[in-house]
Amino acid sequence: MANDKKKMVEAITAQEVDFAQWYTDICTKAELVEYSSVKGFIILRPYGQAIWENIQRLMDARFKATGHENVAMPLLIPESLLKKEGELVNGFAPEVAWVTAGGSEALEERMAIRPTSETMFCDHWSRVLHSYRELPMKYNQWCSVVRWEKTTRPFLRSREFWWQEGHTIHETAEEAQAETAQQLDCYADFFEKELNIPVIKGRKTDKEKFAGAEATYTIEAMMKDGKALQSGTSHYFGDKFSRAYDVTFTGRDNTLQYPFQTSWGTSTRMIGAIIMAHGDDDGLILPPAIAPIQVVIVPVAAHKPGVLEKCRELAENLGKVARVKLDDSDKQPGWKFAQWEMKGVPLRIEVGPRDLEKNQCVLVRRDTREKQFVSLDALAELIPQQLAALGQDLYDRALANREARTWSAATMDEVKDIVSKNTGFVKTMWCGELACEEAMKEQAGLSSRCMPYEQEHIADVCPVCGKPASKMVVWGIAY
RNA sequence: CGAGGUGUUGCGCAGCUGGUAGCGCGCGUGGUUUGGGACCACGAGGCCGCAGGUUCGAGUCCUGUCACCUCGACCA
Repeated sequence: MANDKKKMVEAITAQEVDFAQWYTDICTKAELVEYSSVKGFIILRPYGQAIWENIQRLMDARFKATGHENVAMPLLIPESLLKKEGELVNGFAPEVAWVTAGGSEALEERMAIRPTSETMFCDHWSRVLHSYRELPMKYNQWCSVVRWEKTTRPFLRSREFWWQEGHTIHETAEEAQAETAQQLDCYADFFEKELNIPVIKGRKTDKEKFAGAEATYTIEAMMKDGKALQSGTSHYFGDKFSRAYDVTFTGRDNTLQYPFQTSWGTSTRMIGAIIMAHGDDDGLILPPAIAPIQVVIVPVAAHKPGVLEKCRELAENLGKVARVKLDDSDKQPGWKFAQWEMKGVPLRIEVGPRDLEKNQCVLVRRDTREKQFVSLDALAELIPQQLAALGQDLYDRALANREARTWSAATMDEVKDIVSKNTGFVKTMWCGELACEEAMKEQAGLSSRCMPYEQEHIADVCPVCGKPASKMVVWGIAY
């Protein structure tokens, strides 16, 4: 037994030994990704892709429920088009990948591989939009984009990543601002309900906002190690891009007007959030809503009469209430237990000869490893309940971790004292000056995560400069 | 882009002062097993990162180069 335990522990690096190594172990050993031959480009393996598809399916339904339509935009952006909006170009210039040749001929104008698609949407709208009657236009696309990052990690920061980017234009600023807020709420709700991850909603400081945006809103999640992960963003552009790209429409008063624009995005980084918010030393723990397999059935002594037959019958019946897989491979049961735990399957059912006699099975939760004997007749009712309970517990534990790792500080000494002992969120007041934000980075190693919607009054002054401050900022170490 | 490190079979590694490329895991076949990562037997798998050089002979020595990893600066 001691030997077995050792083997299992060795399979993945323990979180406390090396969290970063633990993370990459999960990515590869749970068969989510494989590294490709190009740095920063990853292969989403079937299991990782299945998770992504579940996320896509659920999010897409939410987008459509609020009147958004999917489109597909081109991969390449001519340099001249990209350059029309100065801030965007400056923001993305260092990390754009360029196509400079077609076949054997050099291109007259080089083409950017899209790092984001605001320019393509604007270019399109400049031609198709005519009247206020056509507004709003609420579009979304699922695609991949390329940003030439220097340091890369699977899901968290890769040079190519898969995402959705919503882009909308509206007749009025108020309408566009409401859209920005609605989509941030959509993300936050998705994280809490489907991914079981609590998030802090807030506004980015000017330093952290999207290049070219008037305002950027974010959901920030905390990982098990106390670091922050920016998990989704929603931007309000005003009419800045409309003017740069000459997107116009005839208004109700028969004058030419510029529409107000938003964009919002979430990416495969969400899978990184799932790994680091819920996983443990035995592997992944997947939120039931997006788990490709919600219940795995493992036969014990599968060669004994009736065992496999009963498992097949269960798999078929339970398939009506959950995503079920029967593992009838010829591996040892113990190997299967460990393997499916590594892959984060929320519930496991064990069926052996002894169970058949009593018309029961063993039901095991991935998160607590709690085993219970359950009547086979009760399973169809019990499984949805157990999945829901597990999801709620994942959320509660993630929230408890965040609360245990969140501190308030009124002075720089307090901030420094906190970060010298812990990793987590630190809440302080902030005067709004860039210099103070930079000082927080230099002196305490913290970047501003956001100015939360839910503000608190911690002190009267900025801890850095001592000037009056009315805004509260959440600071942290970001992935 | 700075500082350090590593490239040997799918993975993890050993290979000394140059002399027939090895081990563990995994993989294939057959058998015995099966309630927490089983065992036996046989077997397949290598341009020793790449390019030059020294040498009768290079995984090993020299030069160059590329890639990757860790830590910083930059970023969804």
